[in-house]
Amino acid sequence: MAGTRTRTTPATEAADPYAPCEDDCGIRDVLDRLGDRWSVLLVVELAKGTRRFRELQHAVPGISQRMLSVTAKRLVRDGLVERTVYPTIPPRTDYRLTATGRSFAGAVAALADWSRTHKDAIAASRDDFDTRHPDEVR
Amino acid sequence: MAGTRTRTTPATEAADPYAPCEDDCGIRDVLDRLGDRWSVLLVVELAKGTRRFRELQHAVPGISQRMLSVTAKRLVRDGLVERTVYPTIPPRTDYRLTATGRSFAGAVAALADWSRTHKDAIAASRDDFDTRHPDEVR
DNA sequence: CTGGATCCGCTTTGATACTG
DNA sequence: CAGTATCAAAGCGGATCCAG
Repeated sequence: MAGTRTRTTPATEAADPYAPCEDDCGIRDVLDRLGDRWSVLLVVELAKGTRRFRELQHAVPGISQRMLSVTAKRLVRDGLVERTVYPTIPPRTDYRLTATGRSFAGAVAALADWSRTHKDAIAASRDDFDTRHPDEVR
Repeated sequence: MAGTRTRTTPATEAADPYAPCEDDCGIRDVLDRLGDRWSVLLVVELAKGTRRFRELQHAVPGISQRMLSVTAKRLVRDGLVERTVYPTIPPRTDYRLTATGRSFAGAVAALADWSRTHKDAIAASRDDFDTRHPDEVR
């Protein structure tokens, strides 16, 4: 399927200039985690310290109980978050980053930094684009 | 709406102790823009050099013509990619990263690096989790 | 308090066909 | 070659109810 190498273009390039390692270099793995709406936000919040279910829900405005539950579970499965349940009454559950999770938080922080640095430029570019292409659907 | 309970809820939750800066520290901006399935892959590919429409489609296995078109246009709008059209026959269009785009590619590279370093650990964690929770739906 | 189970709508994505 | 237009499918995410 994807292995179809139909190189119809003779091109002047000698060796394969494309596909050096694996096309995506494994980025897909992170993307699947970054792709969803809440994973990163949760990790960022947990990077500040251990949190309980309720606390997380408050710290991440807009997240529903369901998505918090689902997302947290997924992070636990991936080994980024550790869950500790205290069989008390009422129940209490603590969430905290694992070593891998903290590592990930660091990597994400760099991206967040990039975001803050370029958000204005992006907004400007968009605005400019929209001004010159008012007929676009969008 | 919150059911009118026996105890009038203190509607105003007071300022929660959490919520440090802005909740997400601006990560939402990047995520909303590049959190989709293809943007990052396209940027990574373009980081290797200028590419034509066809070349991109080949370089990113699985992407449909439509998504390539849509994603590329969005990147152009955000100022991360530059598009050059040659009104020849047959037509030819070159895509290349802008300065901002290259900057972003750099940030992503760091994340990709993280991914490669921890992908095994994540896979192991998942496998382990699934083994101990075979009853889960997933 | 901490979630799991359901129902359901919206957005994203994919397949296909058509145009310049 | 380089897209655009349309339609249908899939997945994500929200609201709600219920259980431990």
